[in-house]
Amino acid sequence: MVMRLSGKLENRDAWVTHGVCPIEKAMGVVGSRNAMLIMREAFYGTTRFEDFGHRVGMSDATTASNLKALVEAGLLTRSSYKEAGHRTRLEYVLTEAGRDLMPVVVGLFNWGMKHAAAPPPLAIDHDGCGTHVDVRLVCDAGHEVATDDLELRVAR
Amino acid sequence: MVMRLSGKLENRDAWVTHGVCPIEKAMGVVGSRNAMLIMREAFYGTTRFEDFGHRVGMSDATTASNLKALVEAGLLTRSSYKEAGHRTRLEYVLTEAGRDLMPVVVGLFNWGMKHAAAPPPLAIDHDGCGTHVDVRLVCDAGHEVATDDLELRVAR
DNA sequence: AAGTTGACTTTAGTCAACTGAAGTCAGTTC
DNA sequence: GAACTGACTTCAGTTGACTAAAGTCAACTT
Repeated sequence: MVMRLSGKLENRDAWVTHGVCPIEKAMGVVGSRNAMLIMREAFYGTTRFEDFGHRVGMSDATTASNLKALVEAGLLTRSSYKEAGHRTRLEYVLTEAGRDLMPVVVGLFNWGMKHAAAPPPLAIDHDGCGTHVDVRLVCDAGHEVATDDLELRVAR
Repeated sequence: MVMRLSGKLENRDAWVTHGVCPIEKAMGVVGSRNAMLIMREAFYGTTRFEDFGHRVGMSDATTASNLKALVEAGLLTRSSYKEAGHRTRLEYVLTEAGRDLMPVVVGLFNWGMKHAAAPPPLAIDHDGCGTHVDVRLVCDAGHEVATDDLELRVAR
């Protein structure tokens, strides 16, 4: 059986579910500035401990603990690699779960660009055609969905 | 690999811009668990101080300071309204800037659903046709963009 | 006139995340 | 063999977000 809640909370109090909300789970993983910026760096292609640290602007200790948490949460993998003439190093690379967060990162990026007082001269484009990329809400039937036409469904 | 950097962005270290990144700006506003959950509630249609507090599960003091911060950041408006037989009350309603965050909230929701060990029986649907809503990366030319085809560009 | 309600503020304290600085340790270059 | 490098760990201290509990205050009900 399925209960429909229209956009305007008909029964919101019937399912106050502290701790089970998927948004809470996601924020537990990438809900701090540094964790999200590490994901940003991983999307940009950064792979090494040292680079994550200085590009995000955080201390060694914080870099270590954040990377560890993201590996444990399954967003990054940690593996060693070897370049000729160098000792073995570690690299941190996005997993599929990590790549699945890409729309969120792009969404935050575009939101920040749109609403910043002085946005930096950056943009995210489609590599194929060079036009600007945005995040859109699309349903399985292919409709573009407006904010007002979203509906939260509770299955029972 | 995941994202191509064009032009001078090929050297990522040439533009380490602590504090200017739009993602940092966005995380400064909704980068805590409670701030994001307040936005969730606002999307669900919650408008009153008391309801935000108990539905998110936070103390009065935290409710007050988070709502205040979100109003100051321009994501919510605070206004009074009057129902017959009741005193005037305050309501907190999403602004356009707040609604612009919707794709991020839906993205976090769906990410949490996909990657939770035991996802709750919830889903976000299109109110018009009842099918599941997801966030997609779409360029201005209308192409659906894969994670690997994103490019960060610096405007000159 | 007394009581209730909604939206707070204040106080006092906890806790997790962060910082800088220093130390560790194995492998690589000189 | 000595110095260097990358990826850490450890330590001591700070900051910011959060909590519970109590107090405030104006508007409304009884």
